[in-house]
Amino acid sequence: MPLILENYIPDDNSYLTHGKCRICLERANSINFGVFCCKACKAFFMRSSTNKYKKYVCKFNQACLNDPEKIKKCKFCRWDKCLKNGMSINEERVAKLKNPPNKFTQPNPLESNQSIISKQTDSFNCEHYVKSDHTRILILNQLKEITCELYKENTMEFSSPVLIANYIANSCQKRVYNYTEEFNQFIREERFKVFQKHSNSIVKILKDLPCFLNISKNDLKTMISTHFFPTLSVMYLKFFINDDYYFMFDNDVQLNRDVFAALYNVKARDYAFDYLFTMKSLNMSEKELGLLIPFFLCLTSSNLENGELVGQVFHYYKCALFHEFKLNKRTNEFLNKFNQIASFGPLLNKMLMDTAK
Amino acid sequence: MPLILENYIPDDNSYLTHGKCRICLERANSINFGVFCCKACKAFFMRSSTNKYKKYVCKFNQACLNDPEKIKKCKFCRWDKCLKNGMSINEERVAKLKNPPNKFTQPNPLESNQSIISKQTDSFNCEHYVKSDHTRILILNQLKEITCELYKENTMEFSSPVLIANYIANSCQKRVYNYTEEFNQFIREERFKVFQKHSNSIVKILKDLPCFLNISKNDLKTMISTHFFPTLSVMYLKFFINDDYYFMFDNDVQLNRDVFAALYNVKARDYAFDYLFTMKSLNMSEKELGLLIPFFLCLTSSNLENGELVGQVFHYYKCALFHEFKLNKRTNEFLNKFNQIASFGPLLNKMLMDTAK
DNA sequence: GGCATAGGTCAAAGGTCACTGGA
DNA sequence: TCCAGTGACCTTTGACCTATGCC
Repeated sequence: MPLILENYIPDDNSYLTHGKCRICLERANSINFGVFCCKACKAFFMRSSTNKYKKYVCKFNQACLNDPEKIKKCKFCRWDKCLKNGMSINEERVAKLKNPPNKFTQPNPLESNQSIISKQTDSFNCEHYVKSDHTRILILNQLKEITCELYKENTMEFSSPVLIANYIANSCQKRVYNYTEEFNQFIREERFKVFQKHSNSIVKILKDLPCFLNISKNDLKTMISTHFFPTLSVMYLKFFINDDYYFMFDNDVQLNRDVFAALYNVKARDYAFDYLFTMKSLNMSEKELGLLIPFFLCLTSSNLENGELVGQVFHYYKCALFHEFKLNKRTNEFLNKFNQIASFGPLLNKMLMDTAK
Repeated sequence: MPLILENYIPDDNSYLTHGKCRICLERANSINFGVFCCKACKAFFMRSSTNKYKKYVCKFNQACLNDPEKIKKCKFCRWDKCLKNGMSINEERVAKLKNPPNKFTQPNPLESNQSIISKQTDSFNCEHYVKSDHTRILILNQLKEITCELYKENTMEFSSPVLIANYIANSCQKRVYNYTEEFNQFIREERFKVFQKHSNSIVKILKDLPCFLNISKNDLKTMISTHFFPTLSVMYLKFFINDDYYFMFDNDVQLNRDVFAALYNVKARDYAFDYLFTMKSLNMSEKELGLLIPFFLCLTSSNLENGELVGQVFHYYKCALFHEFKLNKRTNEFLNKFNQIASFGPLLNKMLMDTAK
């Protein structure tokens, strides 16, 4: 029974945006003075920039800065937050989000043997263009920060389950189950719940991620389906410990190698666990993991209504991700492994869909 | 002797406003928290909205609500009336009255054959934009209510004359007069009185109608002159019964077909009576009739100092009128007839001015 | 020439304070 | 006499508009 993942993707009516305003956390309008923010904060920054800001005083010892309730009430802290987020009126006209410099269409690992990254043209050389433009760095940094925040926000609830997973992993007690019809039914239902939860998380993340505004609902569904397992792996990676999986369906049932095989089959399980093992071995930071979500999602899916648009978004998040790789001094070996899992992700996804019981 | 209608328009010094405050009936200042109201009521509502209102108590069993004398004395009822009129502090920033969505200049039936309504772009489709914005609906409903109240107020005095008119109409006694020089003089003087009365009514209505604040006095005079007969027809429409006119100059003299012809000429009379007949046959509600007053007045006149402003006001009242048409499920046949009289109104006005004796 | 961002405009939101009227 | 409440006046806000300049 191949899984139809679309069933798990909520038909959410609220449309996707430029994300939250970096200043006041309301809906962002576009990039203004180099920062994702709303019209109101843009207007405030413009008004203030003509020396007006010099008169601003905070009555609360600059405590409003981190209080979303107060940030718009206190001009001093609002101005301060604008500056801290990198807003600047003296810059040249800043980067736009559309139209990456070279016509770019993302490689399609389902249809060709093309590598996701080609070291000469893409990976570290991505930086050649990033470096040339200071304002683009600013944008990339924002993409990174926003994405990381969202990743943390949406995996926060795992912090205590992960602790338990670690505890079980260290106790070295292997759990063996009796695969009765009833048990199989139970683990399938639990899997269903996880899928629902994950698709909800992805939609929630996309709602606040910049650049996804203009991608049609249908394309988003396709993208989420095509890269469902890879993104799920990223979100749940911390449960993969010592070459086994310690996600608990409930207090007793652990989604370990055997249970996974029962849900799919042995061969698919092995591929999936290899995939997880490789991803885990890359030892990525939370920033890198967060960026993997939009990166994976924008890897071409077949049958997109507007593939070029998705390709552009892919370009931006790829730049952000590779910029981060560069900062973290990732080696060629790392990049090769990364290339493997990026290429294999959609294939694995298809395999798991087809073999799911 | 062509009539110079401007002579009948009083040179009233009091300027035109946003109308009456919906709460205390004093002069409204602007739209505040979604409602046409005065500064005082705006300030009261703002002060109260921070939980203060919870302490308000009415000593008179909430009887102050409908008493303009008491409404400002009783905080409970004042707050209550604010809420009942739709004031809200939690709304998004509400609709402004200026700047209709599409650059809009009203058609000029005097200078072109352009239709007042074009079914595709204007009429019912006007609703497409109204529908999209909840706060605009609120404003439109207020425009409708205010206009209807003013229409009723200013035609109230006709209630007993209309009863008499109906009585005469049903008695089927045709009145024939002897057109002596003395009689002709009499009916002209009576007409003069009616014109004065009507121009007074129009000025009184405009004083309380929202949106007419910024239109210059000269433009208002031009607008009133250009659409004097059409607006007069709307105000006196109830005297048109069974294809004749039953307005009584005094107890004896009825402004019937013959008298009308004596005041102008037979051809002009026929056009005027056709116009009245068509208008009557539309069987419009008082709300629709009331909205016709500002709608007609804002149809372009020539030589306006600020035609664009008048165009914007026209846009708002057109939206209100057509929203009402939509609610009343008006047919295409209705709209075609309506289009006829709207287009013909200014021409008829000119004809009657020129042929008046 | 299409389109995203910069910058201008102004009606409405919200703050301030001398005054007022009831306790 | 006092003080919460009032409303005239003022500043700030932000929605909408046009202009600009990069692809």
